[in-house]
Amino acid sequence: MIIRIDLESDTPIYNQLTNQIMEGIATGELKPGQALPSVRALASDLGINLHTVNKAYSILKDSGFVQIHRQKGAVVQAGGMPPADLAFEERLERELRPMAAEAVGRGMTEERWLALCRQAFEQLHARREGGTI
Amino acid sequence: MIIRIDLESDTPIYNQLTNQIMEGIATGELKPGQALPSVRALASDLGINLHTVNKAYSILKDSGFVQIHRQKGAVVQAGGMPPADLAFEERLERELRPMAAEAVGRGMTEERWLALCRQAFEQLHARREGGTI
DNA sequence: TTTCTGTTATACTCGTAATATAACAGAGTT
DNA sequence: AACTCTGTTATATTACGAGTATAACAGAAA
Repeated sequence: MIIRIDLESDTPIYNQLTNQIMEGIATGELKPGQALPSVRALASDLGINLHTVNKAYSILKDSGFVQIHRQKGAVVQAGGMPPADLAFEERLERELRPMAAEAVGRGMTEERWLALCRQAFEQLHARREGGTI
Repeated sequence: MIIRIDLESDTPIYNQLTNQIMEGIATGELKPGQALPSVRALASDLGINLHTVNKAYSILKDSGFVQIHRQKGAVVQAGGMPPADLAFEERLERELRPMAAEAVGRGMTEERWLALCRQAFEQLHARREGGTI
């Protein structure tokens, strides 16, 4: 799996990392049980600091997307992804609201809005079967 | 229009402000041509600093949602909301992707995902006709 | 013992958020 | 002309988070 870090972006590096790894899990590029690179390896590979990678891994661990085996490293949660519970739906709702507001303000039609939402969802299902991390 | 600032939130105050004003415009609570409170008045009303409000207004101005009349204050853009152009759709897409990824990762169905997206959009249309700011 | 793993601690730089004053320029009112 | 409102600009300060840099620790495997 190819990970790209944009140092010019205003979204923090550790967020870019967690997002891309979550995407990898969602698309199936990262299989359950698969081991992620060690914090030191990935950090030196991306040219960033060990702690930045560690922060991303910790978030993924707290979110239930990976398990941490002390010496085997971080592995993708095998069997039992964290469910989309009420708390998650509420967070989703809270994040969607301002986006929808701006879309309405700009006169976007509901059809177009839903088309973009559907596209974002289906693109993850689409690109199944990938390479190695 | 009632504006609520959460000082505990991790989203900056000026972002909370711009979001809520955009929502007000989207719902129609804030009518085109309507004047917003002066930066000083709103700041003292919310118990925050003048510059924080000013930053929010500047973002709204740069986004094309309000016009600034030097002494009349900031007024909601009358006639000609900024269109949902390609740049906006790309930004929307970029923001939707990580949210969709987490939803897929958590096993949310596409139906549920779209239902939440539709709900976020329609809630803005729903609460039309409001009070004064 | 050596080497890998995550983990923890400390310290530093840098940029942004937020605040606090202060002053300026333009337009309206008195 | 004086006053008062508006946004705007400038400067300084505090606080916090992001990111980096070292260093060290504990457990497991070779």
